[in-house]
Amino acid sequence: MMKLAKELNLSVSTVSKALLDSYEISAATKQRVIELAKKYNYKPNPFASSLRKGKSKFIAVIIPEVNNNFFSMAMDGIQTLATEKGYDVLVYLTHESQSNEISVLDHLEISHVDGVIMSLCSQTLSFEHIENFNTESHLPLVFFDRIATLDSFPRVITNNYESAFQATMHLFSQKVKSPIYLYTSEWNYINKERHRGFKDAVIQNGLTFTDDFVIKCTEDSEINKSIIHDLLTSEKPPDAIFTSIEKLAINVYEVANELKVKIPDQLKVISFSNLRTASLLAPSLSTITQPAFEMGEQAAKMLFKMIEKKSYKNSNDIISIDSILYLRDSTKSN
Amino acid sequence: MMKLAKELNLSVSTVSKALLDSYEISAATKQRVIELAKKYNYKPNPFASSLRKGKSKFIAVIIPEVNNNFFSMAMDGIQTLATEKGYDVLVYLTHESQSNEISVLDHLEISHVDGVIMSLCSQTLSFEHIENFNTESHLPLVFFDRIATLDSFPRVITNNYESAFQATMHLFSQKVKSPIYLYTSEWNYINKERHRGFKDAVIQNGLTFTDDFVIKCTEDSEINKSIIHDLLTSEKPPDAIFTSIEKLAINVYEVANELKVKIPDQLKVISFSNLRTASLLAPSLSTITQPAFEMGEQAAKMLFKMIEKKSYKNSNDIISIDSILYLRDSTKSN
DNA sequence: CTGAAAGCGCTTACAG
DNA sequence: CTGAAAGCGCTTACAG
Repeated sequence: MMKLAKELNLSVSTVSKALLDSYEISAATKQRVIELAKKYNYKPNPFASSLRKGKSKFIAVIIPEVNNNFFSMAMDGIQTLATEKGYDVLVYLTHESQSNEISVLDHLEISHVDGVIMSLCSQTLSFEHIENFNTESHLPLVFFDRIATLDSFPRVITNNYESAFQATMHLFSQKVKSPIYLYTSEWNYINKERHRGFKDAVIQNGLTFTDDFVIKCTEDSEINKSIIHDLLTSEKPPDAIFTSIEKLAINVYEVANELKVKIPDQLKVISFSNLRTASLLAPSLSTITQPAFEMGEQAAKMLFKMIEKKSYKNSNDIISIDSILYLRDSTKSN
Repeated sequence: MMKLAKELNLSVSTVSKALLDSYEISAATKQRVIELAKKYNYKPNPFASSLRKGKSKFIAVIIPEVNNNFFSMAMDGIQTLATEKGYDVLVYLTHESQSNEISVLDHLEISHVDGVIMSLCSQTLSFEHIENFNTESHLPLVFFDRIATLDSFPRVITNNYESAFQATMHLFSQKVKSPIYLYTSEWNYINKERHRGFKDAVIQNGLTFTDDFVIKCTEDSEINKSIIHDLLTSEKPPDAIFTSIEKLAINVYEVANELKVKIPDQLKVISFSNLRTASLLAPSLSTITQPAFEMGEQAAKMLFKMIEKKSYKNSNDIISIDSILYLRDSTKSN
């Protein structure tokens, strides 16, 4: 910049203003500056301007994992909007570990991003680290899907209650007598909502709801498979399994294959899932598919609104986008 | 920092050095500084230090898409190493468009990341933008999988030739007479390598290799399905299809389902793929699975070596990690 | 072992 | 319309 200024016999201030297209600068000067900048392929230093302006044009995305269709599609949605708005996206993976989640937030406190979009790991049930982060950093923060149930943050969710309800009703319509709901890890917001929908549908079908209808799994596939194995070889195996996540549905398929339990004849399966190959599985898997891309997009949209308007303190909006129920062979009654 | 300095009756320089654990500072002073910093929850401004040091502790990852098991697993590998090394990761998606690729690189020229890891989009056949980027930015740049065939850059690849050769030999061992190789979009490095392996195996089995054995597809699923449809309903449909990417294999399954073509009896299918559900498809899909996580890890390892040693100009190393051939039902002979 | 000073490369309030 | 000056918050070569 100094170089440009010298060569053009202008001050650094004028050059800076010209490059920022300031109304203070004459058209002629602007043109001279821009031309020379082009000639020298001059690029302003973003750290200097970030330092000066206190804005980085970076946003952070914190997700449990990226090798998961839901989160990778959501990230795609976020990226799309960020690119449009001229923001760069920093990605942090927590690998479903709350201690990682905490260290990422600690790190972000000093990293001067302009805002954060986050989906919690499934073990996260307490939110002190979120609140601490908020009071320390005062950064705009938007949750999506696995949200913190704190009023102070805007969030993008899907209709977990209704879709779980509908999926369970569908199972009963397919002559299911005793359905089981499998969920991972912890009694977090999402599982609670889905569980409510499941429970209400069970009750609506005249059954007495008991704890046997709900089984908690883990993050470890092998353990989950042995849980499912025990369940399917028990005295009273269920007619149907409804899983909270894709991975569990895959585990159910694997164990059913091993045990030669026929899906859907002996066991119906439905799951929350964004698997692209759901329709190609043997048998094709009935799914509740979350609008991942749109959820990411909406979360980004909210975040940028907050960043630009600086009105984030009271913007505790909630956006809910409906999931879609895809009924396939895994829940078909003969 | 000024605040700390004042309260401790020290200079800003001393405080800065104390926080950086400089050998110049006495243990006692260090302790006082660190304690007060903790009390005030002081966080240094990374832009200021980046500006001063000319290092950002950011790396950029440029990939065609994230909603793809190969790339998301590779990203996971990169992230893992970056976290270890204390780097933050900026992610850029090109959506398989070379013009996006160019604008990302243009943008990175000014964004002062410390290094770049990149996998090209499939249409990218010319590398001027890569060379321009290199001469403009002089940033360490590592390629993985979809590499630029330029000697000046280190790269992490897999044994495309050998695995394509083996997969094709396997097809012949399953009584295949006329196999076809489907690839997407462009005649890039990867497709060339795989094609060579395919071709050599075909010739080794006594066939005369002709262009009919190779069909170019697109990025558009619908068009690909119609190409596959035409192929399977042609006068002489192939006994087997070998696809360069997962999506094409899925398209083959979809079309075969529509046409009631039985896999593997009438048509054998094998594909490069990192699909987790390959073994649950109907029928289970034989795959060549690339070591995605490890490739990402190795690419990151090379990048950090270059960043730390600043010897990147002549480090045109090539790391190759073998893929694994998973033989499943889609290539089984009766 | 500590500190004063320069400087990283910008932006902006202010003066003219 | 242009420019001088201060300052964003650090780090580091240098002096003592």
